[in-house]
Amino acid sequence: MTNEPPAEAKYEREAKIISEHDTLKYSLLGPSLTKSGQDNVDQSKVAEIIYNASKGSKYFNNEEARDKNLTQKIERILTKKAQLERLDLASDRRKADDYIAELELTRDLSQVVVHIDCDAFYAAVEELDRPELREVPFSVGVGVLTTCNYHARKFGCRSGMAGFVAKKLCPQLIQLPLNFDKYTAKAQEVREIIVEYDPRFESASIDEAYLNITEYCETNDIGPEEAVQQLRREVEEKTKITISAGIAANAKLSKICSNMNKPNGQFRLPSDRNSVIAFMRDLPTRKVNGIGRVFERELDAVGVKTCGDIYAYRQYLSKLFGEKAFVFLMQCYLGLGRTKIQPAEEYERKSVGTESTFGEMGDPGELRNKLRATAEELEKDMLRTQFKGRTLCLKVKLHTYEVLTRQVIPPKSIHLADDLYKYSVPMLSKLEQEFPGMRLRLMGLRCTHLVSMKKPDTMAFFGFRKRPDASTERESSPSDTSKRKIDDLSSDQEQWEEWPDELLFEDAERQEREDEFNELESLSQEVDKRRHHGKEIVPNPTPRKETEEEWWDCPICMRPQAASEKEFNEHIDLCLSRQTIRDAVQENSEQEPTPVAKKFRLGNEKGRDRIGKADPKQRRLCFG
DNA sequence: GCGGATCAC
DNA sequence: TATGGTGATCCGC
Repeated sequence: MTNEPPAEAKYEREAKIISEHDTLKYSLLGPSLTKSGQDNVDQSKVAEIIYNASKGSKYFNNEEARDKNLTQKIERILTKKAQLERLDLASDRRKADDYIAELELTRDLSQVVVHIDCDAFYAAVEELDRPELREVPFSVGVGVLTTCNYHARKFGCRSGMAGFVAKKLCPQLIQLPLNFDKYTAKAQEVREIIVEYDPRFESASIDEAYLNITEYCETNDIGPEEAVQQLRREVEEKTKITISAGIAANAKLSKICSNMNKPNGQFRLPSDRNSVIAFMRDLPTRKVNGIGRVFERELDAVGVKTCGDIYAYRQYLSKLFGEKAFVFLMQCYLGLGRTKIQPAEEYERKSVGTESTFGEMGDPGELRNKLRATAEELEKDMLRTQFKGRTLCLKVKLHTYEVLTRQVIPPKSIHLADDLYKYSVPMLSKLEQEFPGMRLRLMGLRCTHLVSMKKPDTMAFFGFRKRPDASTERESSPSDTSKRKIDDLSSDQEQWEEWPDELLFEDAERQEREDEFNELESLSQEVDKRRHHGKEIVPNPTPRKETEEEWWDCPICMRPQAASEKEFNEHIDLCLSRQTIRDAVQENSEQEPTPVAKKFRLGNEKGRDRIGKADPKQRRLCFG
């Protein structure tokens, strides 16, 4: 054939289609691709099977659209990078180098941090009850796989995969329903052992924990590897559950290390700078907690495949991905992470929500019934957690898998189903107008800007008491006031600790919670200082009796607040939102903002464990 | 502050 | 035939 020349553009177009399908196939492999048990699996074959099983479905079409969007986003990133390459980035490089030097000073190699992770936890627990399952591939969770055993993984089955797709990969796959209570009980058995190695261990999820065994090793005169060996043996003997562990100088590294010799293995990264740097240099970015499928692709596109590659691109990263991502990536490059391991106690929940998937539905009456049922569900959760919400958020997933959210701020904080329904219906109606004939497959409600219903005494936080003690209160010396305040805070703390269900929090949250706590403490001291120095932030902390009504002056906004202590507490909560604090501190300060105000403006600039998500707490469903 | 997107488990 | 639920954070606008 000699009548060749179709325009080059056509080839390019075809190449583009092929590569787009490649990225889509990669995406369809799912988020847990990098999990263990997949090493000897031919992923291209698996990808082909998943692709063909999914092709043409609404889910597939949505994934395809998302993949195209991402491809476009990456094109924009590359364009931006090309622009930057033409500029002089010496100053950006210097800035990055200065920051690296600064970060290096924070490196702490003195601690021995261990991350432990139960192997295919839910599946392992099921195997204990039914030993015959050990020999066959099976999964836990029907419809969508929550986890599966290592036999199933050999076929390419993975958590998050649709059940019917998994069946295509492994027709003999057995699918078991979830027994969440059973897993929780087993997890407790494991915790009872690890607490002996670090009484202040940190639950990261139902089947994961961080330990600081520095002290254990010292007092028992045992090396970290031997100690972890012993811990793992003990857990297996007593609970029949095998665990994998990572040992390193900080939480981020130990988390990566626990994946190195999975299942039933451990890996230690020596705690010297050279080892850490060398380890990160060759580590694929995706191995780091917080870098998922999308960020991996974006980084790959600009040339960053391993954490070591980050350094060569340091002058671009901030402008391409933002300041937060820059800080995060620099910490990845240096192998820095948190060394403070502590129990999950200090944590403030930021939202409570519920959502559910159902058969497609478009009838307005049915949708309202569903919304009502969702509101009832949320009410239960709000009562269980003892919160009200100042913001209500409606989430829907269209039959096309497109997700939309809308939120409102009701006139008061709410938690009862009637209110939740009342304030969410208008959002639903508006969506129906926006998308005529819309059909849904999911609906959810979530409350944010929470107000606790069991907070002990917000007034005490500010060093106030109700009458008649208020008069003596005023006369107490500043030092007394501040001391008592600390006591109040600690009692406040205790109350916060008694959450109804076991908590499984993530590190970043905890760190932030702590920061928040410290900030609030500083603030209250600041308020106190002002009160005791000419400049009265609180003109009248005593309740004012005006006619029949009792009034309080809010120490933050200084406006008189009527009626009950309960309402006052709610008002204080409102005032405690950051914006309000900023304004208050500034409005009351003629000069420069105080250090407290500055701190709030800057926000928490400390290193995070991750960017983006941090997983808080696990309930009901989750993938192993 | 809102809505979309990403991430973890 | 058919692809989850809970919670958090970051970004662009």
